[in-house]
Amino acid sequence: MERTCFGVRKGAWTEEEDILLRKCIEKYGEGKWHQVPPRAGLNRCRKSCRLRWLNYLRPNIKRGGFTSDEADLIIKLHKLLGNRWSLIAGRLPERTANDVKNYWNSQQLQKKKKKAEAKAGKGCRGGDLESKIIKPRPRRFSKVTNCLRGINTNCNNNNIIVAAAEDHNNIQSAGGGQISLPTPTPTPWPQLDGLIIKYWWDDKDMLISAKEFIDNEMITIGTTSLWSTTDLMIDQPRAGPPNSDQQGHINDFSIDMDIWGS
DNA sequence: AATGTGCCCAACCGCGGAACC
DNA sequence: CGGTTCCGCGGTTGGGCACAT
Repeated sequence: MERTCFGVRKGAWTEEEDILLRKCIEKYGEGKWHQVPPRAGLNRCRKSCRLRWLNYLRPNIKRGGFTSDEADLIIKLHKLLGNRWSLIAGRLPERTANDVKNYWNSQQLQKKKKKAEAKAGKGCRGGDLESKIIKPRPRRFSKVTNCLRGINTNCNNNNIIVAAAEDHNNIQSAGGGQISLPTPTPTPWPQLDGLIIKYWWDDKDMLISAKEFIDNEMITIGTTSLWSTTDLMIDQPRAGPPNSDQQGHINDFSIDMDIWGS
């Protein structure tokens, strides 16, 4: 299974390699992955080293099967975040994105099989249009984002919010600020290549489940939150136009989702 | 015991974005 | 400001193990 490409080893890691990598990370810390192979004396590319550390060698990685609680959380988070495995894994202590992804894929495979079997049993109806949910994609913030720099902002945990509710006009930040969501698209949903396009904010079930999820499990305003400020945040009204109004309502928000569907 | 099948999971690959020059 | 490098992510692949035949 061992392979080499231009002198760089590929394939399964040996115990000796693990030891070298672990020692290197312990000595120099995580990051600067391009420096890791020479420092550790490993004949591996930086990507391979990084992956090995993140998915296997890193301390406090929980191995073995997922509990039902974890599985539930994954399902809920996936409904909200889509295939953002790193974000999902961030909410599951001691689990890696790769683990979550593998778990999800295997579950989906099993579901598909069961569905196919059920369909084969009942007989295929055929001709149904497949629904395609367009889910938001998280957006990363650069270091120049005001909220991260602390310039003209009051960003703190009290301002954390999730923009999801049944009523588009009834969304408020924890600080009382008003938030505007995209105007609901008119029904019937548009079609593209025979697929019905559903926007996530049009999907009442999704919004309700998102709201329940937020109400019941996800958000703790003020103290510890499963959401971090870098994942989800509201920029407080900035000094002056164009994004603030007289009442201090929030009408410009940064959120870790590109809800406008890029 | 040998072979086939399915599943799990570690690892690779390609891409996009941020950082740097 | 454009090009290059680096990092991190999601999708995919394939080896290996367990179980069935």
